[in-house]
Amino acid sequence: MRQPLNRNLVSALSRQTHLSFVQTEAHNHIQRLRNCSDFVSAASLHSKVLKSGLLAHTFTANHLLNCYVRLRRIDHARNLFDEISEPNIVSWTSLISGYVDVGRPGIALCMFGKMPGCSVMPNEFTFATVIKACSIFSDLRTGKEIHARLEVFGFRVNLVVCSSLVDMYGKCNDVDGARRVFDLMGCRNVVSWTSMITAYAQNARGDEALQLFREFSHLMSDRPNHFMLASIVSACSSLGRLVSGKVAHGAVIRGGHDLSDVVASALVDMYAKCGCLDYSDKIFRRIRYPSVVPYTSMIVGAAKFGLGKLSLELFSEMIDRGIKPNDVTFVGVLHACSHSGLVDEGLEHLKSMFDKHGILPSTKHYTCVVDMLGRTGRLDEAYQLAKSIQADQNFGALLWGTLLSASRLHGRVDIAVEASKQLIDSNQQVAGAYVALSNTYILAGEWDKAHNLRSEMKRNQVRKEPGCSWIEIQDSSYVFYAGDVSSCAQGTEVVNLLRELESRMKERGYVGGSNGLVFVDVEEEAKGEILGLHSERLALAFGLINTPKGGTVRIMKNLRMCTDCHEAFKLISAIVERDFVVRDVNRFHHFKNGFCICGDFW
DNA sequence: ATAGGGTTAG
Repeated sequence: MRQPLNRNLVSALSRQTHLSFVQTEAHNHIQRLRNCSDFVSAASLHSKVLKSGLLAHTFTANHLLNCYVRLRRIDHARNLFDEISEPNIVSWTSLISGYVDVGRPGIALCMFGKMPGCSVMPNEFTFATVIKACSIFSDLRTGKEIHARLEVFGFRVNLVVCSSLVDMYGKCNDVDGARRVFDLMGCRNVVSWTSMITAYAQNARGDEALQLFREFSHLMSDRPNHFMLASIVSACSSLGRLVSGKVAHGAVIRGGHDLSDVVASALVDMYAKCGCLDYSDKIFRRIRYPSVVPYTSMIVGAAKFGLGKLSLELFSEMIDRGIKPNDVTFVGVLHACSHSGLVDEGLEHLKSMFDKHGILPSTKHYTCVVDMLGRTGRLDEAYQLAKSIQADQNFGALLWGTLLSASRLHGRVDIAVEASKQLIDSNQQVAGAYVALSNTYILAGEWDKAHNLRSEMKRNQVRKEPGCSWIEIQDSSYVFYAGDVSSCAQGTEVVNLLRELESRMKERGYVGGSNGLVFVDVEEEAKGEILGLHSERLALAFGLINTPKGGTVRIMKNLRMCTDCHEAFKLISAIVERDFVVRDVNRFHHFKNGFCICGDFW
């Protein structure tokens, strides 16, 4: 009677022992898989797991799967996934996320589509992953579909899912859609705030990005991290806001994020766009292993300062250090050649793009070259080049617009007419094309044609939006419309100041031209010199000027809209009379690590 | 238990 019981007990005990042995073995494998950081060990663990029969154990198999995903061996991950007899939601999500990580969001979405057929239900992890795939793809339609589905599943309140939704709408240029999700979130963290701030910053709504950052700083006790600060600095760049940029730089230093390469890259760009190339250089030189991004920022920054030679030096330095340039880098290099009149070097670089670096020049590169040829008067070559390019819709208008302004500059009515036709056909900047062509006719003394064109514009109800410029004073922007001095409260005073400034600058050697800008470094370490620069190359830069009271002032120009120095003077005058009577900027400044940064405004 | 979100240059 006792035998069977004993036998049962023994067999139960041995089952227990076996089970715990298996568990221990599985546990050991999992520990090793967790720490595994190279492919050879992963493969060896794979065979051990296979031999021990633990691959049938989905949990263990998932660990192995994630190991391959971490090592970016997506094909190995895929093969393993196909061998798992009962893949669960974690197996699916891991593989989908692996495809997203290696930049194949299409396959990720495709797999997601196959899930219902395999009776696996997506969860919040899966949704967060596939939404990221949509944002990489900029696929708003699919993104919205998935958004609708997850609402049905009840993941609308999940923090991570919502953050990735905010990001997805932002990356798809639907900023208001992003804001709607953000506003409905029940709880938010640094990531969700960063997603929303970035959505603004990347969609030319920098003011709102800064506003939201202020709200974050007031409402949340969390400190901004390097993700958020990189976005904020970038918002300041696109706004040309030096003071806000310095405030952000202060926050970067205080938070100990000045060693982050990404933040440093953003700062390099910000200082360059705000007219302080010295600071860009200082920050750039502190980056131990600069990637292609900060190099490109410096190259573009120097190019916009008219320092073409410096751009080209940076470019060859980068090549010498074995850093691979990309298409953006070449936009900067060609831009540098164009703005410094280095035509032969420019053509050489265009050729080397594909020959040496395997990058196929695109419309934007050819546009730089057309600009380069056009500026130096080689208009026939520029025209031939423009005609030979199969320009895509978006960049075609820029190409012909570039040729148009060059023909106008050199009085080539014939080419101006052709370029305008192309521009009008492209259905973009139509009003600008009409105005530019009419101005070309006027320049060439063909008044009748100019008049006819203006009548045609009226008949077709083509209206040119008035051009505007803006300046930043402290943390406020002031907008001025072209040719309208009265839009500024003290119009007459401004005009008087303008005249005074103009004559003072002439005394210092300024040569008036159609594209001049005042350009002065006003930082404490380089005080006082007003440089009268008259080259076209400054048309793409920002101006700085010392004021009678010794303060720091800077101007920013809307470069496409107004290109004459008159407009620049108008802005400077406005700053002089508005800012320095009222405020003392220097009060907020302090020095840290050799930088003059600002105190907290938010 | 294993899987998920945000950053820089044109």
